Amino acid sequence: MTLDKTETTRVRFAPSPTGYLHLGGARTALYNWLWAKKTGGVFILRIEDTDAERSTAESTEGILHGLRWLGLEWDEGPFYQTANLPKHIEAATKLLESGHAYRCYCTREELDAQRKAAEAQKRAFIYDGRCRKLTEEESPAKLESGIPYVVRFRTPQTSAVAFDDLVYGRIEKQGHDIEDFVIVRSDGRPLYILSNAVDDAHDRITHVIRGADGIANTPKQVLIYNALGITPPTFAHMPLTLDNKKAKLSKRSHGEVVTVAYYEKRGFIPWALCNFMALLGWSSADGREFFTREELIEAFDLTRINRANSIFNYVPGDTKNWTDPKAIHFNSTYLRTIPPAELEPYVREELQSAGLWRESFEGEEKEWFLKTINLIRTRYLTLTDFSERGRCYFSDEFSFDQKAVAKNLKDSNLRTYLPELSDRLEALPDFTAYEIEEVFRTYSEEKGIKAGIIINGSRTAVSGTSVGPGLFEMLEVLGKDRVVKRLRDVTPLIPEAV
RNA sequence: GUCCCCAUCGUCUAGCCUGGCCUAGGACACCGGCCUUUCACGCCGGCGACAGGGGUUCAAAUCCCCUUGGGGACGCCA
Repeated sequence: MTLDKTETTRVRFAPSPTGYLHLGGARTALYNWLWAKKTGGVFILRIEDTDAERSTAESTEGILHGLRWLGLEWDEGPFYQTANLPKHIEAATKLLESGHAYRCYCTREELDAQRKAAEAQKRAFIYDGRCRKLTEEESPAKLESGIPYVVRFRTPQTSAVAFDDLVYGRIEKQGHDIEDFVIVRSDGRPLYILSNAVDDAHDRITHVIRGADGIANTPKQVLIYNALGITPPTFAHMPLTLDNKKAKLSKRSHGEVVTVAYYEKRGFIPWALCNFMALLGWSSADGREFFTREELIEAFDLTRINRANSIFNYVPGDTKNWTDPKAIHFNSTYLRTIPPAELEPYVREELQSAGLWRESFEGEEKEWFLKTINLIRTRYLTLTDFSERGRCYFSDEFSFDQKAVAKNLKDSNLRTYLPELSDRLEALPDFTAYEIEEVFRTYSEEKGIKAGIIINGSRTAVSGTSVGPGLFEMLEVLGKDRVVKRLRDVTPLIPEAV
């Protein structure tokens, strides 16, 4: 099989369904997707489920869900690697027949002992290839006797293998540094190293874009391609993302903060996460950081991928920066800058799950709804803020922050001011920010008090907090009825004069 | 231990290939200030890095070597 230069680009994301979709995997998927889109190619999803012991259907579901949530739709698949088993076996047989592979009868026990011995001597363990030396009589005899065997690749010892990586450049490895690796287990099931290469060839993959931990496998796979008479794909390894202690990211040691599902749960806009991940190991030529999908596809380039590993700056226990602060920055920026119409579906979903959604927000109150989310979003970080910090806009059942009450409602005169303001506001023909401000300014002048007293008091009375949008716009959005009621109902929280 | 890879502010990075425009630029975070009824936003300013040592050169963040540090791989896992 030769690679026609005019053939369209074909890339794949090939996760093993043995856990959740994590940030590292998602970023790999994103880079593949970007490259496919950029080149007008095809993005394939392949589930590498050959590890029967650890693969689960739940995991597959989670991966598919995560990719869809991120908006990284695949063009072909999902293909399941186990479905290609016959092809993998066929390839192994071919390698055996052509002499590129041989049967090895060494037992696990023997190999474990050798490995231990090597370790004890602080020596690298490389299988010594003793079975490749089996004589022509010995081998068939062993085969006859039914002794279990694995199939090993016969690595050329005297030559080197090299490949030109799109990000790391030329990587060369000496044959004698590569052991005769196993390609088929003793139970006849082929191993990843073989299956993966065979599938990539079968799917006509042109570019293998994967984590740098795959570099060590690449020379072995190149050997397999060559032995099978297949032109290897082009490789592009991307640097790994480590934690702030420079350890590999894993669900086990970092918990759900490294899973894509967690960002969905915590109120991320999917594209904000994609945009953040894209910048972990890649930068645009012009230094820009915010991109729409189309812009990122346009700007993306495999050759601008960085070679150094990057660190996911997550500090356990930090409640404000519960994930990398830059990721939060991306999310909050998107939250307050995308067109309200684009934001609306996300907010709707958030309010629905919080039980705050009303159908009228999409009907007669639509205009009000968009105006409201547009007003409050500038200080929100995630979508969950709409249902938590924004609760007072969508429900009359909101709680009072004790600090805010103590600070803004401590003046006992407010027991008089607030109801009086309420009366004046109720009499307003047009409940607009401008008219409302007039009421407040006039009132403070009449009483000879600082406007801040009634402004801050009112803020806490209607929202329960000491922070939020400009008061007058806020009251306008809240509407006359609610404002009038809340200003009166808050009286019990204000201390009586002594 | 062996092999492979990497090394610029706390973090993400630009610059490195094709040495001089780099008293090293941007972003996040942090700290000041302005704006202001609060909190944000916004704007202005500050803090802050070429791992170390040798070369090569008129000139090195950029090229070469060594050291150190870090990561990855070393499975009948993927």
